[in-house]
Amino acid sequence: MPELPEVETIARTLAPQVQDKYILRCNVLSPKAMQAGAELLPALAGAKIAGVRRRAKLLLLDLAAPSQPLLAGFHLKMTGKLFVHPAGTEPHKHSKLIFELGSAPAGEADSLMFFDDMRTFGYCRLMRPEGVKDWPFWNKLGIEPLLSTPEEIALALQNRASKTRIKAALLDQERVVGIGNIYADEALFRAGIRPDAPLKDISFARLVNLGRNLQEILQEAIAACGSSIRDYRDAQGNAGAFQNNFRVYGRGGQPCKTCRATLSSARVAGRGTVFCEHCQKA
DNA sequence: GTGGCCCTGTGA
DNA sequence: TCACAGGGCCAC
Repeated sequence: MPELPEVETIARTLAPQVQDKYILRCNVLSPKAMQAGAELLPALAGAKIAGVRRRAKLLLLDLAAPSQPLLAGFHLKMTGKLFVHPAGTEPHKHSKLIFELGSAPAGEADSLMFFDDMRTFGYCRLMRPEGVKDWPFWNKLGIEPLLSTPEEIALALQNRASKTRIKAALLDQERVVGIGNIYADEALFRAGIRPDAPLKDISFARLVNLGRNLQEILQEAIAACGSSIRDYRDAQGNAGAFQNNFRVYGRGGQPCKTCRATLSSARVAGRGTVFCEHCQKA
């Protein structure tokens, strides 16, 4: 569920709570949640959280550990959450990792950073900064849509000659990162392109227009602190507001906000998809 | 390229 | 009871 705007919001709300704090230790409640780098757990002790940032849908913590720099990468997938609670807070039913934080490299913890994940698809990956090179997923990530021009987005989307449908290309993290089901449907609606339109049939000018609409939506969603469908919350427990601006996502069978025609539901690229047959063309 | 799988909770 | 939610991976 957390897509680019939600992960960006989590990074922004998490940063003031953990920046410059020290990790005293990490309590692994679910080994599966520590996807890689468990052997580096001892090196975490006394690591200062020097930075909180986002790349694609990944939330990254830059760590200045006593012996070496480290990098913690979290993929929240659908239901992963990061929260900071006072020391002594009991784990939740779905808590997977608990990082004890303090204001000094050693001593008493004053707060706990929880990684909770109901559906257990999310993970944390602990590595040395140069170790990202050994992470296939990282190596294949495409361009950041908010650090690119609409033309660059269009190029990345059309990058490969194929009969791929446009929505599959938008969801493909190897082309443009950060887009999930919500923002794919919303961007395609605004750009007036059917989700099942073959990529090869869409002119470059329309792809540039799609890139422009995508950037606008992502920026609006970040400004609204993301979208909360069921249970997305930022690192301070607040819901986003962008779900109130959805024009198609989750509105199958309801009237199009532009033309009042009934919105269509379909399955495209293996995902539930909603679009307007009148406003969106191949 | 497509579809099953991972997994839990929700709603019909 | 069962379809569905869906990001990424894997087998086909």
